[in-house]
Amino acid sequence: MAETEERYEDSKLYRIRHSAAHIMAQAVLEKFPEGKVAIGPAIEDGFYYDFDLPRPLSMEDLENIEKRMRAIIQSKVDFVCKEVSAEEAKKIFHDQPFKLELIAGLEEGNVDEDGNPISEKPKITLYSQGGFVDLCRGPHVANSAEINPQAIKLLSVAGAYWRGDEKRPMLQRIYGTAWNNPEELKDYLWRMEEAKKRDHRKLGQELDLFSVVDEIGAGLILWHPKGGKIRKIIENFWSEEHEANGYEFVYTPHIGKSKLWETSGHLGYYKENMYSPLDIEGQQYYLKPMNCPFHIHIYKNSIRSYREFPIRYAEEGTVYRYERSGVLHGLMRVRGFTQDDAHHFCRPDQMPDEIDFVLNFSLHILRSFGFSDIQAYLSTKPEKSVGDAEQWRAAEIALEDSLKRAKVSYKIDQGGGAFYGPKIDLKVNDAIGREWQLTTIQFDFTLPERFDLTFIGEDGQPHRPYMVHRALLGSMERFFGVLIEHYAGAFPVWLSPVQAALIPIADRHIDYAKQVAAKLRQSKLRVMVDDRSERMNAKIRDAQNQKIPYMLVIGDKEVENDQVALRLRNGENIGPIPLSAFIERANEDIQQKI
RNA sequence: GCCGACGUAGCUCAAUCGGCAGAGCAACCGCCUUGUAAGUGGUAGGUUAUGGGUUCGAUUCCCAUCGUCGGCUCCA
Repeated sequence: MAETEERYEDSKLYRIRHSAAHIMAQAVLEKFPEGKVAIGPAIEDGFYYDFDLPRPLSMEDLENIEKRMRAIIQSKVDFVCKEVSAEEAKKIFHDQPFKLELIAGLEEGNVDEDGNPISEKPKITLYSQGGFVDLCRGPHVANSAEINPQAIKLLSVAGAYWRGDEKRPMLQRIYGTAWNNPEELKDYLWRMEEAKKRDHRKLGQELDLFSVVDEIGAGLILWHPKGGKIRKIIENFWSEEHEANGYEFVYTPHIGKSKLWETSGHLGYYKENMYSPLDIEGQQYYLKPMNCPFHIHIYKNSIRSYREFPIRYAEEGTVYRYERSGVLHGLMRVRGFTQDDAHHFCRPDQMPDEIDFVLNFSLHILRSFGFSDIQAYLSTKPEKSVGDAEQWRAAEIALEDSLKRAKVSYKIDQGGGAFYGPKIDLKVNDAIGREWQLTTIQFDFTLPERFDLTFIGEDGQPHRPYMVHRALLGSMERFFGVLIEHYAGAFPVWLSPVQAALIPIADRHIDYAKQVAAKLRQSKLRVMVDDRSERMNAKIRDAQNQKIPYMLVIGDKEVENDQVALRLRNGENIGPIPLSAFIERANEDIQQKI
């Protein structure tokens, strides 16, 4: 981000949105005088306001509120700021319990009016417009005339806990958006539409990639043949790259005895995410939520020498985690998924090199899948953690140095580490600018201790190895979801489940089409012959909707000249070319991963 | 899990006030033999998510369960 760029909080748009939130609160309170208001900030792309109201709001309510907002805006009301004492504020908000709680917080000087912790004791300021007064730090527009009434829109109403705490009351949150002018609003709504179009759940159905069905269970994914083909391609690429980079492949079971999870600490720290145990001959077995304990036991199975290091065990390990029903989301958040997991073991002094390696390897793989915009996050020691502070600091420095060497832009997530060690997360920006977390590289100070891992050093004495967990794509499910949305289903040729559709114009061209298909398959291309008794136009339409990269139309001319007429999925009609020319072109695209 | 909206054919969606459950696409059987985004006729397809209740009668009203969606929370 360029330093010269204006901070969002200082922008006019921020003031417009924040002011729109207040105007919305005014409109809502006019409709529900007994309603209680909570907080209403500007957020990315819009604003919201939380209310405690006597009944649930409907879409019609939203339309009415929006209409009233426009009227208020057009009445050109001033936004007036006034500083008051806590006592005055309490008097004004005597019937607004949420505001009173915020005032109490301000008095104590530890949270601002949005409930966020702050260091300096703030002044209490009020902003009023029309008849509506709100506890607010501002800033706002000076007059509602600065807001374009045709550039606001209320979007949705949803539940939200007071102060984000699930033990506190559930409020109704109205989301809205506001822009400088109607064109910007239109543009924003178009972007929303675009995001909807590339929703992986919708495309998963339309392209026949995967499904989730009631009868099997929520958050459990069925990979259909086309989705499976893509996964297989990803896995093959993944395997080759790992093999070429010193990883060894391991396979481990899906369940393990309770003792294992006690030793690993999962039953202590992670139990709420694990499924109930299975009883087998009086022993309790748990479905694995992680692969680490298994990889560790492979390490432990023999005495290790420092000469073996670094050891890199990789596995496409399928794990099961209990996720609350409300958080499940397509492929992005599921209950059973396959991590592209790996564990690295090495001497402490090898760790910087090992981090360099895994970071660069990760960046290389992500870029291979077309993600060029990558942002790293370094998460440091949280309050609750194991290992001494010095150890943490050293590891954090090692990670940060590695980020610098890799020349990847990074941010620090203070206190965001796991309890067992600091980590680097890699997030990618997709084609429409949304950020997705994929890679996680995590130090572990606890498992080598818990499992008493050792290696024999040069001095002939046992030492404790360092251990790093790493999931590169994250999980196959999530990664697939991100790929679908990134490419809007139009996968690059090397990943496309069907790379070319052969389209014979009339039945008499089918034989030739099948011969061509056989030749293409020999060249390792994935093709299908559309031999339905349909018009060519319908076949093109279907291939186009399936986002197949190449369409090869075959009619009398092509049969006669031993050619194929190439059409691309972007609509471009290349026309007749020799089959060899097409194979060359396809292989080149595959090579370039486009 | 919580708040709200939902759940009808493989898919996308209709069905007035509680009164015979319907269309397009897809599938199947034909006809057409096609030159760059939907040719055409027909056939079949349903325990209206599941279980209970109210009612002469329930897709419709009520309750529970499961699931989906938008959020919240969570995300070792």
